[in-house]
Amino acid sequence: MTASPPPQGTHPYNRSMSTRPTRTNRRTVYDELRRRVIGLDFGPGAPLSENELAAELGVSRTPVREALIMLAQDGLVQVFPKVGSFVSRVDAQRVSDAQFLREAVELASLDDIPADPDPEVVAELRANLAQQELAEDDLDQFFLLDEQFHHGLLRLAHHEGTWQSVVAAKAHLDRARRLGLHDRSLHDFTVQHTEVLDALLSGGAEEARPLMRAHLRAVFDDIERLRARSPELFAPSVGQPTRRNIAVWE
Amino acid sequence: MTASPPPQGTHPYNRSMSTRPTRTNRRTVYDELRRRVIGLDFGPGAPLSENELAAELGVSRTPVREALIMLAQDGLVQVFPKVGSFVSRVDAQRVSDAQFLREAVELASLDDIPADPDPEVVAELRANLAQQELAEDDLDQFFLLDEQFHHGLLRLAHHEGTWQSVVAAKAHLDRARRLGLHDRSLHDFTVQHTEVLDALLSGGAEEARPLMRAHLRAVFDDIERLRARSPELFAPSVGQPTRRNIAVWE
DNA sequence: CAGCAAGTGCTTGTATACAATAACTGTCTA
DNA sequence: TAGACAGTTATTGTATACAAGCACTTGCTG
Repeated sequence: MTASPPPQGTHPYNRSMSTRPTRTNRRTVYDELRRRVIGLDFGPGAPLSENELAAELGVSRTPVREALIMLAQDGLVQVFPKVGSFVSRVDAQRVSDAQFLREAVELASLDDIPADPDPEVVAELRANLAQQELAEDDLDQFFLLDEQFHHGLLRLAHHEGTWQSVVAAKAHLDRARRLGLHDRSLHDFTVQHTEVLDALLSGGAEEARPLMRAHLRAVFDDIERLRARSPELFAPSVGQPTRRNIAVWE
Repeated sequence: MTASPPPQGTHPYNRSMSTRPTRTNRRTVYDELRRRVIGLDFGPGAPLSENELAAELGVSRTPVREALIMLAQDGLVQVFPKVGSFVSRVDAQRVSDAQFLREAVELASLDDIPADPDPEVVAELRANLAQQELAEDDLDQFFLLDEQFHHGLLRLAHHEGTWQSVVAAKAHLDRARRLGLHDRSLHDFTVQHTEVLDALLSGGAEEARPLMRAHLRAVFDDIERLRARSPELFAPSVGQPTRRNIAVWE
């Protein structure tokens, strides 16, 4: 009873796997809510009612609730039992940690990119950069291309499995960036991306590392500048029960 | 409707937070199942029936199901819709990526440990090492102390927020280690831990880094040796629909 | 008027019933 | 005997009903 035998015969692990769409409502709701949280359609601190979301999305509470549990594990939502669910505030410490993790992983991965990288992936990265230059006005499109670019670099290093952790950290960074990223041109980032790739292909990890570090730091500096300007958007690092009233919309 | 206003008055974020136990059944089940998966009470590939688990644990399907969803996000469980839920096999690529992420984060964190580290945490680490020497026969106890040790190092670097990602990666490593970690004495690891801490406190990150790298590599080498010896415990990196029959227990 | 207290409405947590579907099993047929 | 095929069983996905608890409201009371 406690020790169940492994599956016999055709195990799902051995079957198609590739041709398996299996789009459950839970997954659809998860993707949608995650998009709204990162895209600031749901601002930090906003309450998320399971009943309301279920009604709006045309499903029952179950898939909504399960999606919220997944988002809570991502750190994007906080669930207070018997009280309510809320979009996580932008925690300064969490943003810092996300930046730290991303920087550590992405810089280390540069060392594992072979001297003869997969030409197919390189071509994708080139095409991606070309698109970045065209999409510098569309923040959503730019973030999408940005994700694909950094994902591609990890694929070059054969560390695609770490992408999940990186993208989870990146979610918090992007949310913070989106709060006040209007005065800086996205073109700067595209230039930095191009410099990183060029240095990598010509000089290897040695030359690419300082450029990558500068790029990731530039992203982080943007967030720090925003925090200095609008500290109220960020949650206190270790919250004493402050109980000051939050500004009320409307 | 789409843009809910932020909470008014006393927001849960402003309340106790510290004195909030809130142990739901979901959390209890999650902790228990995670312990069993990592502790190999549920072997890789074992089927996990929601109904069976619910009956055994004395709860309904709901908390069990939600716990499985959380475990699936950790990569420890795979859920195939309308088919079944299974403990993830030990994927070689995933173990490699987990090792890579852990190494990148922990090595980078050494640089951020101040020259005058928190004496309280240092004392905890010393006490932890003393306990390690006493617990070298109890694998469960050793893994617990090992976690606390590496967690403490991250706390010294003020990057405690990354612990969640590290412990998620460590779960896959520990599971792999547990499969065949019997021929090597745990004492070696305790010695390595001590060397890392001593070097850190006397010579800083410069001296600690190579020792930490050696330690993490030693853990990884253990796993690689196991894979060479018992490849059937590992899932194929990119699964072609192999359909070979898995060895059947009992 | 201040303070307290019961009540009310909302929230999430849990249990359960039903639906959809994949996989196995037995039977029938050529 | 081999294979096709339909029925059976077990699985997860979803919807819904009920339970438990917190926070706010409202009325009472001193």
